Amino acid sequence: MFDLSTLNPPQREAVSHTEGPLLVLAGAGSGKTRVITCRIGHLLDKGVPAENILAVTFTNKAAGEMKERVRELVGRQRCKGMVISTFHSLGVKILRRDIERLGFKKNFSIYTTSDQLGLIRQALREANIDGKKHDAESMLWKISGWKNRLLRPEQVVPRYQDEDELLACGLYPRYQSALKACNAIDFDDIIMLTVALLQEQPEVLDHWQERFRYIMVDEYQDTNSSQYLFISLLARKYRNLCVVGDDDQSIYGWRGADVGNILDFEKEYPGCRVVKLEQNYRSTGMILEAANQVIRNNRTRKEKRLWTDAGDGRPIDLVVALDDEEEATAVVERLEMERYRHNLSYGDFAILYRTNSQSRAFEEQLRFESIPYVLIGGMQFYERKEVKDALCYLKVIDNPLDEQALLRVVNFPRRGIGDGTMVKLNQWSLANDCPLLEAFGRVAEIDGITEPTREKVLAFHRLISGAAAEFRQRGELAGRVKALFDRLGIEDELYRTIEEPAIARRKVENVEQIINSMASFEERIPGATLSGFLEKVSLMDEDRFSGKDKKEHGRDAVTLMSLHASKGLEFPYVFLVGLEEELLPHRKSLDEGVSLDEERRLCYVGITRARQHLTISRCVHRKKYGKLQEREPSRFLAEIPERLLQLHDGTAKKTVSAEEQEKLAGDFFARMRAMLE
DNA sequence: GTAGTGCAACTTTTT
DNA sequence: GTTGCACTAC
Repeated sequence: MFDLSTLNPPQREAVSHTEGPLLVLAGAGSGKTRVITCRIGHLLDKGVPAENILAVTFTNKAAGEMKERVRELVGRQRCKGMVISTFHSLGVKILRRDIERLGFKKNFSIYTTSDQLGLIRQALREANIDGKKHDAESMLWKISGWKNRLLRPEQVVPRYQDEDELLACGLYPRYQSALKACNAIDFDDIIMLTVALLQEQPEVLDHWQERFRYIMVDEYQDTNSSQYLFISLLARKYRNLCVVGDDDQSIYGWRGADVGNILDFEKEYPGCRVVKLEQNYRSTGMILEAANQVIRNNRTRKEKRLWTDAGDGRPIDLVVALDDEEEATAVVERLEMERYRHNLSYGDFAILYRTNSQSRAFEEQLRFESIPYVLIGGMQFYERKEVKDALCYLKVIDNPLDEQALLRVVNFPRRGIGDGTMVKLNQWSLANDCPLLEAFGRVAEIDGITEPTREKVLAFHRLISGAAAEFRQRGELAGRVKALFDRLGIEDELYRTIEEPAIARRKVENVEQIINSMASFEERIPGATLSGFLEKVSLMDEDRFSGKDKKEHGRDAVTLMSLHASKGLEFPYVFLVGLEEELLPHRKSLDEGVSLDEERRLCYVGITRARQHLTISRCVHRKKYGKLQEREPSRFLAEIPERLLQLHDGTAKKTVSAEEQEKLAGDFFARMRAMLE
């Protein structure tokens, strides 16, 4: 049985109010996740079946964290059937069951940004529009914005003075039909189509309403209008909806998130219970004070003040470094020093930054010092060319209509099907309204292709359809994929085309890594399918916490991630780096002048991740596009009262003689000793 | 059809 | 400093 007495009064109220709508306004570190996990425990104790419980988060990381905490609380057995996932994973789950009602096949692909760009560029070419002036990315951005507001192509009313918008409006229907032809949907469609399905198909809606009778949404301040409607639909029948959020932590305005959703919750659900959590259990007094002082500069917000009865703690360390490399060196040094001093493990530390590109300097430094680290987000692995190419074979096999994947794979490894042939195949497939891959099989009907090329085209077609047939048979995946890759000669091709053997070796290892992660996927999920694996990859859901506990799973390592990714998490020791104008706040927000408050909230999120100690750093110079630039300290830095800060000016190192510097640089421990004094 | 060279643009943030 | 692309020469 679950013990409510360990909670404070408002937390207890939130946990025990299980029937009817509930709004929890929870400041940073006020035990928000705890409330949700305890609420789940309480629901189970009350006899609610696990499969009636749904908890939705924004990031995979947050979902994984929550799964783990629920599991710790109630045990794995009682979690069976419960759904804790991101909006997108939930959407895909719903779509996999019934998407045929919307005219897609069940084995639809999920298109990521690069696939989307490919389609847009193709549409631009087909419409004979010069791709330079109107770049595909801004088109995509506009279309994505419309989708987030649930506007279908025919519903869009463009602003007529905006040339780009007019063009994007013309492109939108073409883009949608191209997706459909590929039996593919993009990230925005996941939500948009799910909403359409729930709205248009009463039986489908009813099925999921019955399934999820108790719904919880974390970080509700970050929902955009499509996500908002998605949840509203699911909750409409039983109205057991609990949303948790904090307007000060709204950091997805750029993706169409609307803080209004949380502020208007009371209007939407009259008579709903509202609970405020203002006591902070996470951070020390000094950290909390700094956070309060920064966030109070935002004008439009619900006034609240977090408090703690924990002690003041240590002041915040402010490190000023000469450049980005020195920043990384200084941060890693201080990290090691804190670790020795307080007998901590690497897992107690996180390095947080505004842009993913900042991670690099820190990675290099950590690797140099042989300190284990995990990099969250950035998607580096699956973005690599060789990984993508190999994966695209699997995609084509899984969904033969997936043209973007087909295009990538046609001539890798080289098989003599070049641009000329592809143009002919493509034209023929358009003219005859037949899928591109089918055109390969019917190459005999197409004019203007020479006999040897025809043979190659047919061979490719046989290869793909043969593999597709093979993989339609259920059964073990990893071994068959390995055999397929061998047959394709992917490794040989890599060794042949890349001069540097070390690089080739690395790439081959990356391809092998796909097979490894597939094997462990199969191990975890009985009856795993190729679609299931590709889905996880597309949703970037690495399923970190499925089965094994933290100790077994992750080694003890420093966490590196963006501020956005860090939301909802906490660490004993936090390094918040790059506190400079044009970085945090980011240049983009300064230019556009609208979202400065959001940048400040981002800074607030960063500060409030820290439990025991916070270190902030900035540089005087920073390399940008390979050029050294001067940097101003962030305005947010000036908002933190000086009494909370302890300055460590690394630029003073300049005065140390070159010889001495050399000596110190050579001896890491000497530097550490110097610092400890 | 392929391979090599040069240029441009790029860096918010997530699914 | 990198990566993707467009163009040109085999």
